[in-house]
Amino acid sequence: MTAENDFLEEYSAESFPRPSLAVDVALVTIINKQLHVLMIRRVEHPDQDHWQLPGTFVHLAETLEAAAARALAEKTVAGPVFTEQLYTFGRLDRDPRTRVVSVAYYALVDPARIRDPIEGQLLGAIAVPWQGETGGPVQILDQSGPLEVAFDHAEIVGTVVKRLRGKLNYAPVGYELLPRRFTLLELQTVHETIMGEPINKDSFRRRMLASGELVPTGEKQRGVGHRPASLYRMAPSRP
Amino acid sequence: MTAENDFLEEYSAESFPRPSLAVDVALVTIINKQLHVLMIRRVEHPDQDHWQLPGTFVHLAETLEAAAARALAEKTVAGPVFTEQLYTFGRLDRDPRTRVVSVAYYALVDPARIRDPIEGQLLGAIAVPWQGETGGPVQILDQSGPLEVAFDHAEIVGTVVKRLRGKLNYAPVGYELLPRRFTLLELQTVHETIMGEPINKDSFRRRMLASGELVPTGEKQRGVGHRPASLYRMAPSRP
DNA sequence: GAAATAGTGTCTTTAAGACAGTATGTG
DNA sequence: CACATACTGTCTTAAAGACACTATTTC
Repeated sequence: MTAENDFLEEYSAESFPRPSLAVDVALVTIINKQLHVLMIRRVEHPDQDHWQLPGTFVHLAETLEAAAARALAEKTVAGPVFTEQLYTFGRLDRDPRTRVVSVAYYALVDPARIRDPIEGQLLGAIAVPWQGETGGPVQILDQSGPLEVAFDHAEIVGTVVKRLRGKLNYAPVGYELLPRRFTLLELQTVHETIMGEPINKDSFRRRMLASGELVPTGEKQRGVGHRPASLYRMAPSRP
Repeated sequence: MTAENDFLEEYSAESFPRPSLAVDVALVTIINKQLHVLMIRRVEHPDQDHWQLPGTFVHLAETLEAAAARALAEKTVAGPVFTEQLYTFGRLDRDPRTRVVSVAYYALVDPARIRDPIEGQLLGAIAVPWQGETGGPVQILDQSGPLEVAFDHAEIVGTVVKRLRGKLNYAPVGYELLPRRFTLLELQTVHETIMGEPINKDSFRRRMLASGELVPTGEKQRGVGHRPASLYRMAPSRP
């Protein structure tokens, strides 16, 4: 393509047929040491009664982040949520009706802040059929077994798991899934849940305390039936 | 937003005003132990005579990857290029003419495969004004100093550097910037150039050889004025 | 043989894993 | 006092860094 073509295309872009742009958001939390994700039942064709991630089209005067927040709004969470862009999915046939390119986001939240899902929503357990950071689609289960997942959303959730596992190796991701104050064992459990494998406790404690990311609050657990653990919070100013 | 609203919006989406969707591609290589990126001079307003990344609008029946390949086609490289999605940029005012959301890609290529840039193109040196994986925009320099960079493209290139530095910690990224067969020292130089700091040679050799990613070809350098180093290539089947 | 980088062997330092032993809550 | 988990200290193991020394090519 020459600069001339670029020029022509740029100025007439408004009139060319072009892809629609959407956002989909995977709201992830941990329940019973298992990753869960918020799914919504589709009431219309295609994929009627299958389950999808909350999503919406991006409006003309709206940032991607604002669209993602709007997709989550009124859904299930109270208050602000850690949200980060994941990946943009653009397969030609990912939506059979029309060409839709979707910018996927993931959001992490303490399960205590999630309201009970209403009719047509549920928190499905994420079953990861691969090890490490291999990647690929995942299964999403409710009490009765695997859900039928609409569009490419099982692949999107798989990409979330892959991303979370990658980030844990160099960034303190897990605390967004915990209350503001937490114990080292709670944080370790979050890491183990994301990684899908046990972690050496001694080494984990040393690494976390040496990282400088954790600030002791001076408080301790109460009423736990054993020696209470110290409560920590994340260091506020991280680059 | 309720499911009902989703439904209405979905089916009438074609008629609502919505963002344009583009791709921009940062073609990165290494020249004289410095990261370089292909830039193109804008011939039109806005930002006339500033420099931008090659980019194009996404056509209706075209994947994002195909659009990225099209943006690079006929530009400067011979043959296929390693290309990967980077991030999607959606600031409202990133293009002053109209709302354009851009899916950015980066491409890595051996400098020997780049033809000399024609008029209106150049390979600018990337000057990174931050350490480690801090992130942020970078400067792009030609012989006479910093270029004026159009739109948010300095931020896009900064994101490429940040991504490359992150990937080096767990993936063998650098070999795409080298010929098919290369020495350990050449690979180390690539890593040092990306990270922006020197690497311990002994440890680097041990890590690379222990990783199992490198396959000795049995060949050696020739005519180098010193003891010739063994040539390696990357292991073919990596997950 | 001089120059230059490749490659080997070994010692030191640091982080991870293993594990014993002590500490401090609840019941 | 029994139990359960928190925490501390020390030993072992593995990886990274430092460095001395030998190897192989061109000129």
